[in-house]
Amino acid sequence: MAKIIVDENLINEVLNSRYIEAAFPSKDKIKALFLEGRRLSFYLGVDPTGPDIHLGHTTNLFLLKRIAELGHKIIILIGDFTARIGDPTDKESSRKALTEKEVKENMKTYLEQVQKVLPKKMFEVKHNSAWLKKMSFEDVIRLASKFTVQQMIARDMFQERIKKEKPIFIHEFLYPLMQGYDSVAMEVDGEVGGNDQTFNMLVGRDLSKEVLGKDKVVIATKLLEDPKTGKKLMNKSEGQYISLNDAPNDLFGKVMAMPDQSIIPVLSYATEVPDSRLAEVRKMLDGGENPKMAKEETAYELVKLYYGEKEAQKAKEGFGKVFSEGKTPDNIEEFQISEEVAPILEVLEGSGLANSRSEAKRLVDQKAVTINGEAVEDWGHEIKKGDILKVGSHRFLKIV
RNA sequence: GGGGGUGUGGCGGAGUGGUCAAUCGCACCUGACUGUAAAUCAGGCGGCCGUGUGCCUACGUAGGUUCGAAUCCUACCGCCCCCA
Repeated sequence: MAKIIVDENLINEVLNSRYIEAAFPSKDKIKALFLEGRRLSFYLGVDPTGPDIHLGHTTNLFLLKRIAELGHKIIILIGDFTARIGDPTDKESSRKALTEKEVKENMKTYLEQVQKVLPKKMFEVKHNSAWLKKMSFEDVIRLASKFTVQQMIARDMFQERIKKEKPIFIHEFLYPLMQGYDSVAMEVDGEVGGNDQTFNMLVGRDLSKEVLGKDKVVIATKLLEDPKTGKKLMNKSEGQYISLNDAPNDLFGKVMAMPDQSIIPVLSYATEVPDSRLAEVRKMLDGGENPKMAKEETAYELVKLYYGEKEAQKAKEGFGKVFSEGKTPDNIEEFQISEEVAPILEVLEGSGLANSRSEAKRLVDQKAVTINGEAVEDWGHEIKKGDILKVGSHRFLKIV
């Protein structure tokens, strides 16, 4: 078993890391806990509501990694039960509940993705269905009796909904209770989660105190937000996010496509570049340097982190080729046609580049479709094997 | 239980008998511009047909009135507010 590190400097380093937004009850109290020299357990809950872990999740993973390096135990809790209910956090309308099957499918790739940041031996996995599924109605009532409706509706987003006369369902009140009960069931010493989870995490803290007499600590991490608009950069329910599963080129491209001002948050909270380097980049941007280079560095870092240096280099070169020089990338997706030639509209629709025939026609009309660099002028155009099809600025398809 | 509202495209939100595939905003797509962007400007944004005063499907669900319904009526379903 790993040795518990009680070196005050190292502990301070973890607690003062840039990933942390807030700590409860306080950083000092948490520090004291670390200094006790006991092997503590910290957990991160992830709800498998989609197939991907995105950049917003990794802030937590980076922090957990550091806690693990101090010798403590990390639990990744898969919210296979809670995912089926739907967390109301930050939503103006309630999230759709998932079926058991959907949850299972989403779970599959989750751990693989977690391991890209947190080495396998550093954490163990639990599923909250293990205890939540077994609870009786009586158990649930008892749990519910520990909190008041006022406590629940005090949350911002519930207030929003009340103001807008939008429904709040009872099961949405139950969500924080379930999540809170996870802390009790696992008897953990601490929880790490995004700042938007603070309320839920604190419910767990109250429950731990009441049921176990244990003072569970909570560390809330920074969220990836656009500093200008305050909007979340990763939005799973809207399908806009950068996944750890994105291919190197996509990963690189998606970072490059982000608004300039959001690059510092991403570099800060979604990578492990040293603070000193971060400060340098910040300074350069303030000095009026082209943000493109900061973006490139960020994109490069991310690809390097998940696919290694070689892929990062390749992605960078590919990007430069396609966008700066307007050339065709090296490895593009292929689309098979059965004859030697095929109508362009069929290929567009069949490959998914267009969602319908009408959309395909529109794209042609808008001069968005190019074959080997030549704009397609009419709907009846045929494409042959070996041709390179391009739609918009960056979607390519090789016909085979 | 009673009363009053409300249900529209991915979201927000207009429209209260024809001119509505449905104003507008967001999101999204395309083009121009550029440093990859963002911002800005222009266009698009249900489906189908080489395209027209075109056809089909759609304004919670099911019926009805009407030459004609997102709009009126009836029932049902959901949600919100007030009273009890």
